[in-house]
Amino acid sequence: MRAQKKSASNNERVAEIYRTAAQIILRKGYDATSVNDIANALGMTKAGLYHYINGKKELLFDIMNFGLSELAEEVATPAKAIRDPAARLRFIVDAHARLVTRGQGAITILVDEVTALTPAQQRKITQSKRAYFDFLRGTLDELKTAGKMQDVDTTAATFSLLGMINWLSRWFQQGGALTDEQAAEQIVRIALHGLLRPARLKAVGSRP
Amino acid sequence: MRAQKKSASNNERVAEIYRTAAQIILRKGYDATSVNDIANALGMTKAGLYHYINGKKELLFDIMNFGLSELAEEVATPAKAIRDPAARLRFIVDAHARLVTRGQGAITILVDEVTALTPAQQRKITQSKRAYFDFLRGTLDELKTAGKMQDVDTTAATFSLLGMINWLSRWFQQGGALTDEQAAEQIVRIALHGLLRPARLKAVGSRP
DNA sequence: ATAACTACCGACCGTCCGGTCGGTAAAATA
DNA sequence: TATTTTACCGACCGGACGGTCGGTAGTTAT
Repeated sequence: MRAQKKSASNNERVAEIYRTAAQIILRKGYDATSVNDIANALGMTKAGLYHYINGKKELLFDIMNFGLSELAEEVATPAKAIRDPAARLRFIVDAHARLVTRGQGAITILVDEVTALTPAQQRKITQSKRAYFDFLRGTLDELKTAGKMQDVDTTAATFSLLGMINWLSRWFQQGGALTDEQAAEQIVRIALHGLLRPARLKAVGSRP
Repeated sequence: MRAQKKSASNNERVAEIYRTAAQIILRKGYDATSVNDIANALGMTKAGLYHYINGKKELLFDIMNFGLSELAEEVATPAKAIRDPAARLRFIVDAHARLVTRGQGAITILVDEVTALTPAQQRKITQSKRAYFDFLRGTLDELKTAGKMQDVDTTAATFSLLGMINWLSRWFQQGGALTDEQAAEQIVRIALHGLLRPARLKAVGSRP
């Protein structure tokens, strides 16, 4: 037996399976989605689908990894090249938000359905998410040290940021009032500057 | 047969069942939670539990309604008595966030699991959520008209607000670094003032 | 004391789920 | 042309699920 036997066309089919499965699971939830649902959406039977996948859990795991790779490639890695923490933060929020709005698919799932995985799989996914979280919070810590941040807890702020961004997948819809870019821009503004205009300037930076 | 037959102690038991079920469903998700899981957590058998409930879906529906009642009573109704929209917004965010952190339970579920309901049930829940959403956005619209808001879309802002607040249920834990009140206060600050300190004041209120 | 009701339980049922297996038609390889 | 490999399918299996039913011990009402 030789390794790397699978052809290129096979890989394409697998990618299509991932994409289709991700969409369905995102819409209905992992537990409510049967392997049959996925197979039918692909114009296949369940037995046919099992030619490509090794089980329902592993499929979910693979999709999550795919999503986390996207996040690393399109958000975290380019962000690390940005020195100025304020510019970096803006980039992260914008790029991550776009990733959620554009690819209706993979990433957003991993947010909810981690518990469906085996402990070992869970560990790997959680570790990956944790690395991203720490990177984001690190950026906020830099800003705080530089005196450029409001007086808020950076951990709470990081979670809130992720909450806003991930929530996008629940309400944003293609072809709605806002385009991908506009939605992302709104998130950026709200996250960085808040909802209210800064009122009087009297007490800026001082607390009683 | 007479209506209102059920005794007070029965109602208490039902409330306990709702609370317990809500916690489990929140942790594991609706589909992944079996009726047996809930029964065992209550020290009962499944058949015993069915003495109190009329089905799994109806249980979920009841829990959601319970959560929405809480939201109306503790957040929306008192908020409506507040004239100043800025003060009202602050109250809403704070009270809603506390509701999420304190009652680990009911409300947060309805956020995710609406699709598990029958269409008729879905309609009722969605309508109730919609009313709350519109109320919140209305407050933001008032602020905007009064010139007190940043230049952001009020719909996107409302969703972002709800995203931050609902996300709390995923990361906040009792006995962690922040108390209920502190966590809620952090959310308020981030939502109202954003993460970054207002930089130079040169261009405040004017856009090119 | 007895009748009625409440709060449960053990056993069971039909259904659907994830997953397997033996096959097969078509394409690729030799 | 003969052989192997690929891409699937129909039929099936054990198990878990939501839900039902016929009880029964204990409490309450009369």
